[in-house]
Amino acid sequence: MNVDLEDFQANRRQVSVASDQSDEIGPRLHHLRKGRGWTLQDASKASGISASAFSKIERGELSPTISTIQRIARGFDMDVVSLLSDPDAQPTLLGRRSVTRASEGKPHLSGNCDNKLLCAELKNKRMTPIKTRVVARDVEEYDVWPKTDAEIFMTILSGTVVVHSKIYEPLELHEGDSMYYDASAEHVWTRKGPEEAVVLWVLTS
Amino acid sequence: MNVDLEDFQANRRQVSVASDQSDEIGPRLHHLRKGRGWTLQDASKASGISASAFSKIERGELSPTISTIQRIARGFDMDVVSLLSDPDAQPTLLGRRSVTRASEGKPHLSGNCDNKLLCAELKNKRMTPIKTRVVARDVEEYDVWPKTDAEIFMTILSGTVVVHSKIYEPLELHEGDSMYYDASAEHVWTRKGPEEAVVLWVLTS
DNA sequence: ACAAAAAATTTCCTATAGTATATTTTTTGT
DNA sequence: ACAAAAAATATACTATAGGAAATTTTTTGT
Repeated sequence: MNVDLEDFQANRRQVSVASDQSDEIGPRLHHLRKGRGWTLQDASKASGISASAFSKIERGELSPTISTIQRIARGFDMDVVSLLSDPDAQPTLLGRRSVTRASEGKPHLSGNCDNKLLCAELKNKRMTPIKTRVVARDVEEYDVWPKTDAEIFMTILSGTVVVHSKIYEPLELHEGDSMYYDASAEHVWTRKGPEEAVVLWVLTS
Repeated sequence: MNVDLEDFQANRRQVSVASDQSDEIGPRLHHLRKGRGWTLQDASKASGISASAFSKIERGELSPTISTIQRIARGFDMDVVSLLSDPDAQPTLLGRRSVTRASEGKPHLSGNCDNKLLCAELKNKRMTPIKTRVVARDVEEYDVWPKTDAEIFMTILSGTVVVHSKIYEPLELHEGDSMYYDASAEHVWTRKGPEEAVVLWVLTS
C-alpha cells in the first residue's frame, strides 16, 4: 500500500514534467506529430484532415471542431481525452463504533433547519455527521449567517439546495451532488423546488 | 420540413463519415444541463454560447469547435477533459470550495471496490469524502484488511452492506443507515442482496 | 553554394459553426 | 380547458473551419 502510493507519486512527477502545458491543443499536436517523426502530410493521411488545416490547427490559427479532433485522435491511434489531457492529473488516496438507523437520529432543531445528529452517542469524534431537512426558502429567513473555522462536506440526498455565501455566487445543488468548503465565511442554505430538500453533511470538530 | 430534415441528414452523413463517435457530447451536455436544472438560456448565459447553438449541439446537429467546448466547460465550471470524458466528469473549484456533481467523481479502483473521490481537486482537506460501490460479496475476496488511525463515517446510499471487523460481530446496514467507527481495527465491507450497494463515506485525514 | 525535393504555409474557395430573431412546443396558472 | 409565459427549435444570416492548389521556406545531395 505504501509502496504503491510512492510508486504512483514518483510516476506522476515524471509524467507531468514531460508533458508540458495545459489546454492548448496546437502545441500539443505539433509535439505529438514531431515526436513520431511525421510530416504534415503523414498526419493528413492518417487523420483525413488536410495538411493545411492541420498546420493551422497546430499554430492556433484555427479552432478545430470536435469531429475533427476525433478524426485526428483516430489518426494518432489515441482517444480524444488523452489527446486533450496532459497526462498528469489523477489524484491519489486510495481503511468503540456507532450506528444510526435510517429512521433514527437525535433531533436538534436550529433556526430554519430540522437537524438530526447521527451517531451522536459517540464522544470525542473528529467529525460530526448531521442529516438536515432544509426548510428555509429564502435567505431573508436567516437572522444570522453561521461562521466557524470548521470544514464542511455536504451531499444532497434529495431535492434542490442553494448554498449562499458572502464570498461566492449562490450555487444550486441537486440530488447526488456534493460540495466541500470551509465554513470560515458566512453561509446559509435554502431549498428550492417542490420536493423537500435533505442534506447529509459532515463537519470537522 | 421533411425535406429539410432529410437534406440535413444526407448532408451530415457525408460529413461525419469517419467521425461520428461512440462518444457523443450532445446527450452528455443535455444531461449535464438538465442535471443542474438549467434552461438553454441559463446555459447560454453561463457559457456565452447562444441558446440555439447549444440546442443544436445537444441534438448533434452541430459539431462544436474546441473553443466553443472550452467556453461551455467554463460555464459549467469544469475542465474540458472532464466534460468530454463523461461518466467521471470532474468539477468546479473556486478557492476553498469544491463541487462534485451527481454523475461525477474521480474514479479510483481499489481491490474489491469501485471508489469515486469526491471534491478531489481540493487539497489539504481535513476530511476525505468518497463514494464507493461495494463489489465483494464475501470476506474471502479481500487479501488484506485495511487498518489506519483514521476515523470513518459512512452512510448507505443504496443496497445492503455488511461491515466485518476483527473485534465486532458482522453488522448489516441498509439504505439510509449510518455508522461511525475508528479504523484502527481491521475491517472490510461486503455487499448482500440483489441490488448494488453504494456507500458514501468520509474519513479524517 | 546551388539546384532540386520535401515540408510548411498562404491563398482562395466551399461547407458548416454559431448568432439573432421568429416560430413552435411545452409548461404554468387560473 | 384555456390563455399566458417560458422553454425549445427552426430560419435566415454572418463568421469561420477545412480543402485543393499555389507559394514560400527548409532540407538534402552534390
